Amino acid sequence: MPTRRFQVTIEPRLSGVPFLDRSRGKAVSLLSADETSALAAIGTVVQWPKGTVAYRAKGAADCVYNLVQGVVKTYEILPDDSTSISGFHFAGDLFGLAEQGHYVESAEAVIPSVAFRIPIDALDALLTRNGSLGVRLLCKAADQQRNDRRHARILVRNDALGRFAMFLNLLQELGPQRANVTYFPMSRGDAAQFIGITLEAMSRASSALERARVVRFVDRHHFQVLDRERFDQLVAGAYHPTVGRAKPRAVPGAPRKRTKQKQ
Amino acid sequence: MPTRRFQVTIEPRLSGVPFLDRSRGKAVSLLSADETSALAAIGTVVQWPKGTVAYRAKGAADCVYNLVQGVVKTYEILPDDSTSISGFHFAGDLFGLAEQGHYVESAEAVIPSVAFRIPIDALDALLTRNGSLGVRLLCKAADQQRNDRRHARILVRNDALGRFAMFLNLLQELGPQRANVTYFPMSRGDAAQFIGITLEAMSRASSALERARVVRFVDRHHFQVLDRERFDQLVAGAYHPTVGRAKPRAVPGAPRKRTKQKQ
DNA sequence: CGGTATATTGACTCCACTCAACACCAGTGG
DNA sequence: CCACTGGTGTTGAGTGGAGTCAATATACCG
Repeated sequence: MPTRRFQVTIEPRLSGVPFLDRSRGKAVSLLSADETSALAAIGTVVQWPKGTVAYRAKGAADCVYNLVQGVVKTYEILPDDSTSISGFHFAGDLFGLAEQGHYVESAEAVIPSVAFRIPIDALDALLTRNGSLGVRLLCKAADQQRNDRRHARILVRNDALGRFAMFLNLLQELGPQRANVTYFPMSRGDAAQFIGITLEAMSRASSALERARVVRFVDRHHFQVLDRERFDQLVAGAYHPTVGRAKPRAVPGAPRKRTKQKQ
Repeated sequence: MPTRRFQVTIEPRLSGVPFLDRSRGKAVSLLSADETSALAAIGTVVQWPKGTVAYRAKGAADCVYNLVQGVVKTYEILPDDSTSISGFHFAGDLFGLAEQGHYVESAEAVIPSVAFRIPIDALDALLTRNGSLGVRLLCKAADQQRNDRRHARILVRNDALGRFAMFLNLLQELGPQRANVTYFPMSRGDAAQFIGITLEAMSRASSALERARVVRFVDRHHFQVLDRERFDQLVAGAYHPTVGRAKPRAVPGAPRKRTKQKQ
């Protein structure tokens, strides 16, 4: 038997929820066959090994990127030199929209990734000719706006446990998932930055969730939800009625006063 | 001489930073005269007294809105019944993009406002015909994405003072400003929700800033920055080296050790 | 296998949340 | 004019949880 090669067709992919159509599940492919090939015609395929910086903030921006495979993070450097991760992008996403000819953030492949690089002037011309494609892109933009707001919803939580649970939930819905195990592509540090807590707080939250048998990490990059009910409660809101403390905290030296009975 | 009426022309207004053009300042009008009138033709003007709910989350969505005057907040109700404000919108903004025919958030006028209501199917048809308009809208979407990320950047700060300062800075840049006094249209509660801290923490931050003569509130809805340098430092990052504590906190009981010298 | 980066756990401090009281203003009605 | 009211904002303690510093453990990659 000859060596079998799996030839994967690489083509632009825009996933999202349409404005009006009643789509079954959530995200569907937004592009028709014609639109796909029209985009493919003006773009080129680029491959990024893990860690590749696709573009840098403030650099001249001539192209937008449509991710076909992999995971990419976009981040910006804050005035105090720390970096803030603004988003993780999966297959079907679009990123690299410029401001006055310059990127506003940097992009880096979290795992080996494949993308379509589309010159922005060619895209502009294509859109002017093909109006319905503009609607699709606008729809995708609205989709990504929802993701940004979801990010904000994570960040307004002030309990590390809740933020972490919401992040895992996000990975389940946005990222690839096989059986009931979900892929956790990024480093702990990246995830912690994204949800706005320290690495340590995140690690503690993770341990607490495992101790309480709510989730399980099969390895550092794959997890599964064991107790869907409690997990959803955590994601939904306050309900974290002592999910599991490290130790009963057997009163070391301090006399504890007023036990909270907040219902 | 007959009674003079001040007739203000109400027309769609899309402001934002273009992808490529070198615009002088930041935001410019994105629409040409033709595009403006094309949009005006398919839309109707709506006036909202303060507090009006323009649309509700989960309601059937048939229109998008382009704000011409005023301030509108969009918010969603979280699973635990609290509400989270996802954004404040000013003149030139676009909101109400639907998901599967339903709004994903509610919108409410913070002050009396005027907007263009544009049926989404008419917009769709117009975009299909007029491709370059699609580019403009996409550009506006990118603009609003940057605002969402700015919101996220506020939320990752973990000091109430910094969040508040960043919020004031946002108002200065996005909202209307006369002379050196900036308009603070929303209630303290709304602002606090937006930046993800409690009303009390925000009030304290505000007081601290006034005590340190960094900003001054001429009244509850107008402020000015007195010390631009320190203000910018606060906005930029960590630099809040005791901007002003309520009391010197003269070492209550504990002798302080280890002064941090983190460079 | 060794060396480095990454991740976990522990101890301690500090800031923001919580609860609570009070100040301020507008509108209402005597 | 004043008291009453509710909404809104400010200020005051006390507590808890996340940040910080530090040590250890584990994974990753040559």
